[in-house]
Amino acid sequence: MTDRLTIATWNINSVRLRLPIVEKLLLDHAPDILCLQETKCPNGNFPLGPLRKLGYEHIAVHGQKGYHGVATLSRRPFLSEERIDYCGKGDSRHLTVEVDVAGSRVAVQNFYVPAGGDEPDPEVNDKFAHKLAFLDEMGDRFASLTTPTVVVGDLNVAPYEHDVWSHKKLLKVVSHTPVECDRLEAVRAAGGLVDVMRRFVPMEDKLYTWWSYRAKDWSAADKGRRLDHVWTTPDLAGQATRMEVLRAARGWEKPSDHAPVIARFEA
DNA sequence: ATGGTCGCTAAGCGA
Repeated sequence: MTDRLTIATWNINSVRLRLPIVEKLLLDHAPDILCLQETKCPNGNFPLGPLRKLGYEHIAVHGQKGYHGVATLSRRPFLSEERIDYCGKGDSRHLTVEVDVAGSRVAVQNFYVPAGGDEPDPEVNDKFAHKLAFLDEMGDRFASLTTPTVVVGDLNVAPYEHDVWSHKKLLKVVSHTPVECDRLEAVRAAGGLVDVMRRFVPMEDKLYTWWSYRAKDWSAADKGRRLDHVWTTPDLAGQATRMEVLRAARGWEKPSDHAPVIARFEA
């Protein structure tokens, strides 16, 4: 059986405020699955109706009031849903669904990793300590992955030199410190996962998914970072046929500070 | 070196 699955991931920074551009992404790009992060929306207030109307009948939500929150929208039914409370803090930062792809179960894990605050020292900054602990727990859990899996989301780390606009200037900036970059590599390696985005973009080319709101002209300055990722188990990595960072969406009306990433798999 | 902008939810926190 042949099959094609397109997965998009997007840190939306309030799904209610940005419903119009979520709808635009779905209409223009028609992914089979869209994983959202930072929905900032309690489950009861999630805009299910308008999204179902666009053909995304299957919507798994894991939100909370004010902060964080993830959701996964799908044209295909879910075979299972799982929400894991990383670090036992009650944060809504993880959601796994399983869907059928060409007659096999594929797990899609949607993550919003803690940003980690400003000071990259776990001794003085609890938020940074939390980020490192969260990554460690991801690695521990990935070590026992069994089903074919796609991991997507805002991992809040730009691990490689050309994942940031200036490697030297960002070495002490949270998101690109060596301790985080090494930790993220360890997480990926623990699951034997493949960095799908970098299979399409050479390591020596710049690759960003996030541009700060604070820049006067984000596109001209282009001081980006690759905080969002698509990883898969090796079986699926060989089926990846396309990957795109939708940079244009950073310039849409009332934009998120993140751009969507879209990947296609053909089985 | 500093401050710059957002989105909650109701002054400050988190990013």
